[in-house]
Amino acid sequence: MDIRPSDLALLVSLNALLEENNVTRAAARLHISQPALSAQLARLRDLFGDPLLVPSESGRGMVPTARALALRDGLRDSLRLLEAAVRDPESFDPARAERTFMIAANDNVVTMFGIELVRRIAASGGDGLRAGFVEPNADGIVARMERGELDLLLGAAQTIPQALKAVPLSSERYVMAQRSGHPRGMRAPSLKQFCALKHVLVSGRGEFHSFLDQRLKDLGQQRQVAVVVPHYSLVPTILANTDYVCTLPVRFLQRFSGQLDIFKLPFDLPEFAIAMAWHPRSEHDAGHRWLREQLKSVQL
DNA sequence: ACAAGAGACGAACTGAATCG
DNA sequence: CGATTCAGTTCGTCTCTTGT
Repeated sequence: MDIRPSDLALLVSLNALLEENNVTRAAARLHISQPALSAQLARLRDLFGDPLLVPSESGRGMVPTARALALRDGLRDSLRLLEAAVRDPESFDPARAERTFMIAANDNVVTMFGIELVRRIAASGGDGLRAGFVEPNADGIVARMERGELDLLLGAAQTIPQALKAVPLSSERYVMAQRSGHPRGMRAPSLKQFCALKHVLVSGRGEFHSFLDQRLKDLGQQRQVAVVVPHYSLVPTILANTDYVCTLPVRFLQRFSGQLDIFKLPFDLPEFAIAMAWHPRSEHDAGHRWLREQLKSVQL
């Protein structure tokens, strides 16, 4: 048999009939007249090819047929699921929700915000919430969000596509880092010294040029990028094993204060914001709002 | 190409009456 | 007493047309 959308109302009526075993009481419960429910019962009988409810021998109410009894529990459970699916879209309970949040972010940002998010998901008390982190490749990111494949982008504010909504999460200041015991000594570098050093650059695209190099070019200077790596987490190991230096957010480098020394840059570099961005389609989604609230409230 | 509005038609509702 | 039938009314859906 085929269930048309309009038959869903009939199934709600059948559920009430099977719970009441009485057309009059079921009609009152459904806020329709008894004749209207009687007509619905006739349509249900036609739909299922079964009387479903027959008058009881006592003359009091109706009794379900075997077919109706077989339908009863599954129908009730299915309608409860439907009700839960459409109930109060404003609320999101992380302890009960079944949802996977997909977030695009580099490993530094995952460390800054993602770890705390994972901690909160683990503490939510439920088993249905999951988080997935993927590379923040900006290509096609809006389309992936439109398709529902990606929930959130975390990254430098200036790299966020115009089509997305965004709010800043933190402000980052850049410093230079070198290994402890670096032969260069412990004095902050001059601009000339800075440019003479060999640099490690983090670039997910494998580019040997960043906004910092553009800034140096504006100053009539140039540095030597010797190594490009795709992840921040590789940088401390490379610095520890070479005399290379790296210019990264101070918040990241301070985590390695035991093995790295950090210095003020010999030129002005504007602070930049890490922002979270999402597609407008997710703006009013309760689960998405919960996700954004968690990230916004992370204390750095 | 898609969305919105108008008119026609049929399904489903109601109250009243009837049946078992 | 409770289910069903009947006649009139209301509501929803479908199709076509128009506008963006």
